[in-house]
Amino acid sequence: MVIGEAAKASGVSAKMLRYYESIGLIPTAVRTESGYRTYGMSEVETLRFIRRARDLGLSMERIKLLVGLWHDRDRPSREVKRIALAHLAELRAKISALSAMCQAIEELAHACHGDQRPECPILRDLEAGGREASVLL
Amino acid sequence: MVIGEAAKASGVSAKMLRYYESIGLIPTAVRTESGYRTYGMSEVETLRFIRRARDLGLSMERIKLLVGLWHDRDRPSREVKRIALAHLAELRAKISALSAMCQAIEELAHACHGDQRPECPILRDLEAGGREASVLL
DNA sequence: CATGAGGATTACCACAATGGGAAGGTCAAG
DNA sequence: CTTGACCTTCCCATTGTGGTAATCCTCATG
Repeated sequence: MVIGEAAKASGVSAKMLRYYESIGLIPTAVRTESGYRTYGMSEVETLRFIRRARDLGLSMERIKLLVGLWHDRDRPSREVKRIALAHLAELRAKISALSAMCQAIEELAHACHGDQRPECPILRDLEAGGREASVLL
Repeated sequence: MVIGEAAKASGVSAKMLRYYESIGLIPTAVRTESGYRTYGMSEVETLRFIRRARDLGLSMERIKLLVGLWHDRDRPSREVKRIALAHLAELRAKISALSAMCQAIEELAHACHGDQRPECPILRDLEAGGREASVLL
């Protein structure tokens, strides 16, 4: 498979394939005489693994670790779980921050009648910082 | 006030102050003879406004719009509300995507015993893509 | 065999918003 | 006058992805 075919088969764009190679996430691909990268089924499987990990929001760094553990038949599942739990904690923190923003905006938007008049609780709040200490800290 | 003082007073870093000026979010600051930017209370209030909007996760682009509306005494609150609701929709979409990731990882981490043995449902799932279609689409 | 389409290669630039640092100018206090 | 704190501009890095451009390769068709 050349890069475009591997991209189609794995769901990772050709661009990202080269990028992943450049950052050492995947080993340097074997080249044809003319310089084309070639991929086999095992490479495509690794790429699919990576893509699924990306879909779960994992960072490149963590994915690199996971791919290493994945290829290590003797890995302790503890290591994998540790990474998953770290990611989970970050996801939760992010969700919680976004939820706080969401709630604040909900309240403001609810209070704003949203017509042609200039009076606006949203702007008033941003101006005064009514809930600055309570919402996000 | 010079830039450092305005930064302290507004909660926006001096670095960001210069950046905001460069992208036209705030007008070019008045300079002293020697080239130092100077700020007054009204500039600091605008910066505080911006900072609160940032805390609510709004993009620079939307903040630019909001600052414009804020300074326009005749704005229709409709415009402000429209921006707020658009942001709200994006926040909700992001939260929902993250929640889906969160739930998938929770399940996987729960299923993984996390000890020294190599058997690991997390890696098995990333390998096979068990829930690829269900979780994130 | 020649030619054209399509796809490969590298090397850049861009994003959004922020931090970091270097090299040099300025100001106030000692 | 020196010193240290602060200002200036300019450049680089981040994260992961997309785009673009010039050039090269491959294959199929005429």
